[in-house]
Amino acid sequence: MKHLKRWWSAGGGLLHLTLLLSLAGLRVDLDLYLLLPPPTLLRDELLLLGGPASSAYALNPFSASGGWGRAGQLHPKGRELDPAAPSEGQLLREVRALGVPFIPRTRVDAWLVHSVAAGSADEAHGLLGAAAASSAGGAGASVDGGSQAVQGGGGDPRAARSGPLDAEEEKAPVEPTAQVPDAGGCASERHLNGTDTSFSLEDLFQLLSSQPENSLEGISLGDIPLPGSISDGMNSSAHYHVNFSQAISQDVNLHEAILLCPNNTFRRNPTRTSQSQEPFLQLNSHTTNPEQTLPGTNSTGFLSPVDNHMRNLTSQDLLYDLDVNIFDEINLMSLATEDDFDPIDVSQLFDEPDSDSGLSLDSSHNSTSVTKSNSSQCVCEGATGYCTDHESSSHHDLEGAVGGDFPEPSKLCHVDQSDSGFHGDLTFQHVFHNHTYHLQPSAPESTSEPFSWPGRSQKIRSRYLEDTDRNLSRDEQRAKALHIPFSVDEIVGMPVDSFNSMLSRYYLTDLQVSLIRDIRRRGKNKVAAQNCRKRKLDIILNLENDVCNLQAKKETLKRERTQCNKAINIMKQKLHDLYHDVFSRLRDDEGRPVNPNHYALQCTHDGSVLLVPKELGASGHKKETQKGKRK
DNA sequence: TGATTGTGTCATAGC
DNA sequence: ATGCTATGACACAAT
Repeated sequence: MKHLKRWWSAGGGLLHLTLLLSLAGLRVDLDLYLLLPPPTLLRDELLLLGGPASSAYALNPFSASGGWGRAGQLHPKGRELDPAAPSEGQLLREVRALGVPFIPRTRVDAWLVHSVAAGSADEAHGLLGAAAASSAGGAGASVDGGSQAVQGGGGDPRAARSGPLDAEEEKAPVEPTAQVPDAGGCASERHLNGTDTSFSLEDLFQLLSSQPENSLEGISLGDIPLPGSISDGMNSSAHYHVNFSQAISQDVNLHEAILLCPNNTFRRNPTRTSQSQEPFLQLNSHTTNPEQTLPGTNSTGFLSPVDNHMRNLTSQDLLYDLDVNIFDEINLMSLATEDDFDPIDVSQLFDEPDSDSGLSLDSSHNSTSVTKSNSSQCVCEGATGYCTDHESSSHHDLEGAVGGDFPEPSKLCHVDQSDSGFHGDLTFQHVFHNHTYHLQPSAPESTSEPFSWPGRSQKIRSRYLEDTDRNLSRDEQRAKALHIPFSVDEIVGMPVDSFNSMLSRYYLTDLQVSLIRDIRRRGKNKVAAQNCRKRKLDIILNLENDVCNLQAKKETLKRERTQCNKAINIMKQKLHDLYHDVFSRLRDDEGRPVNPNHYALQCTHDGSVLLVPKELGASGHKKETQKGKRK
């Protein structure tokens, strides 16, 4: 593993992409491992590795000898390669030893190429062309577009960046091919004539046939109509007319993109934040006329492919841009299926260098959001999980964190010891999706804008920024001002143990710690107050409900009392009637009616009824003698 | 313009 | 001792 370790120590990285593609009703999982060359290597010298579950295959039409160069080699552009760089064969062997069954040499485009091959021949052809065209700058998914692509203009941004040799390519008439023109130089002419393209694609399908373990799950090679001559197919213009967004199923999802980088060599120049959008834009725009673009900026606000800065990009820069473009293409194509979706506006929105939580599709951490924030400190790509260096990784790790300078950035990276055999100095970039804090209040947004917001997008931008500022709470603003590297939600929501460990793990000033604790206290108290009010409201509502119930019960009781009183009155009336009826029938010894005013009826314990004179009755004496006088 | 309402915050008590 | 929760009180903005 010494070569791989050296590779890592030299600044190389490993990009792991897990892609879920749906093609012609078949779902394909792609695990791609992309060796990121050290900065000393050039951008077209990439290696795409197919993982154990991978379906990525070799496609490196640009260099028959392949690889990223040899030690001590002089690049065609005259740039001396890193003499310490291991050879391709050495790396391949060592990566194989890690359990990767097949290690093809390819460009990043290969994954697209292969994903098409898993579908059908037509789709494959179309997508090969489209993929190549889009990867080449996406200016055209047609032959013309392909020509434009290789000729510069809206073509391959990498080619546009690659220097004088590419300028010659722009002038030279070339045959449209499915392959991306090699920005590296001499290899460009080789693949542009199509022969190398043929070789590479055939090689791809040979690999498909010869590597059953690399077959797509559930897809036999027999299901894949392999053209007799891919190169012929690729030279056919018909294959370039396939709409890329149609060829690829719309539910192409990016599950995961993890960038493993050993050091800070992937630091992204904040002044070039918009460059990463270039291929995406070109995918959506066929405008290739350089005159339509401002210096460094095209009509839609993106840098022109002929931007001189791009010519100076390192391989890391290019790789970063390329991967961002892949993700953006995938996600934005998916978004494009929705109504009223304007990919240009969205891309511009994503390109907002000071993008903030206002853009977050779901700041509650929707893992599928495509929020993209190009802060000057960090390139956090939301679901794409992009990170270019340790510094940015710190912000990655600290989802929604306020960009700031931290003296111990290495502390801010989570280390995943289980991810690879290179864990010694690899950092695993956890991806979060809340981008609450990216803006630095001291940095005016206008000063960090590399492009303008033309027309309708200007309105979107204004509305977006307005919402963003308005949505910042006071604590969020305070945290932003102090560059607190955590979001308020994180500070408030995490358990106390995690909170304390977090405070101990990161270098924070007393002021920051104090503010963080205040934020946590206020946040928790805020929630408590909300709960308290809700509870109080519930109590009030319950009391009101009780009052209603009691009032109803009271009414019921009143009704019952009224009914009882009525019954009592009836009973009284009946008793009165009976009383008078009894007296009307009573006779004294002389046969005269008994005067009820002088006598009263009295019941005894044994049930007998006595006629008692009222004066005697009042004294309690019973007039037993009257007993016999009853009738 | 004042009353009402909702919300955030602080202080404090209790667990 | 510390942290969390509950709650009264106050301030402030919106309605």
